[in-house]
Amino acid sequence: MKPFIEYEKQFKALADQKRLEIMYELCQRGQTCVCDLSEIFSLPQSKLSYHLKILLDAGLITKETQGKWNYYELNEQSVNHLLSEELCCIFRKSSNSCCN
Amino acid sequence: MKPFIEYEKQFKALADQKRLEIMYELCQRGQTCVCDLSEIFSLPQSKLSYHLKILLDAGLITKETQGKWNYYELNEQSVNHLLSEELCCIFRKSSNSCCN
DNA sequence: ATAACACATCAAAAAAATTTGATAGGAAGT
DNA sequence: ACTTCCTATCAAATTTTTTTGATGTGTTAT
Repeated sequence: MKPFIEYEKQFKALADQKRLEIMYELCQRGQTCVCDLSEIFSLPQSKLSYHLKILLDAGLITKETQGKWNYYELNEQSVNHLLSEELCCIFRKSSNSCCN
Repeated sequence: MKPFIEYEKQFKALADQKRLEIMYELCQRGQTCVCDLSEIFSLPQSKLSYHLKILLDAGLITKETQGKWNYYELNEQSVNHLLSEELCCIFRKSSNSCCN
């Protein structure tokens, strides 16, 4: 069993509307680079990087560098470990039964 | 679908080690009054009330007044709606399959 | 080599959450 | 009525988180 401090970190990462929207967007679009997200949300790049780092450090998303782009993606495993199936419509991929 | 702002509130409530411990304790003991929790955690009463209010406002726990005592209890429904079954060992009652 | 781009990181400022100690209200006991 | 107990709430101080704008690093293109 993970210690509470670890869950605290993950819930903290989810405890922000902007970050929830980022998670949602990543879930919808799959791999996405910072510049696209920056456009989608009209957020300054440094702000976006800040929020992405928090999600990354919590293990809720993953990062992959390709050339000069950094692509972020939902970490399905950790999201599914943490959140209910009822939340699948938001953050889980569509294979789940509750999303009809 | 609940708006993100509502989830933000719930995750914010869970985004604190002390409150996670309170949730855990409530799950273990069922209905518990503030004074017992205050002893268990060696927290000043006002601090405890503050944290309980946050959990209450997020709908994660419920409150029942009996005479001069206020009893708090886990709101199983909302917890189960939000969190995965894997977390059942922590915050969900033991009827779940993953807790063996 | 230089310039343009994508992004992370930094430090300072601003905003939000938490802690603390004090006060207040309602219930129970004398 | 008075006191004690249980708890909520308040305001001020502290701590943490977020925002902002600037700077730095690595990559690609010319």
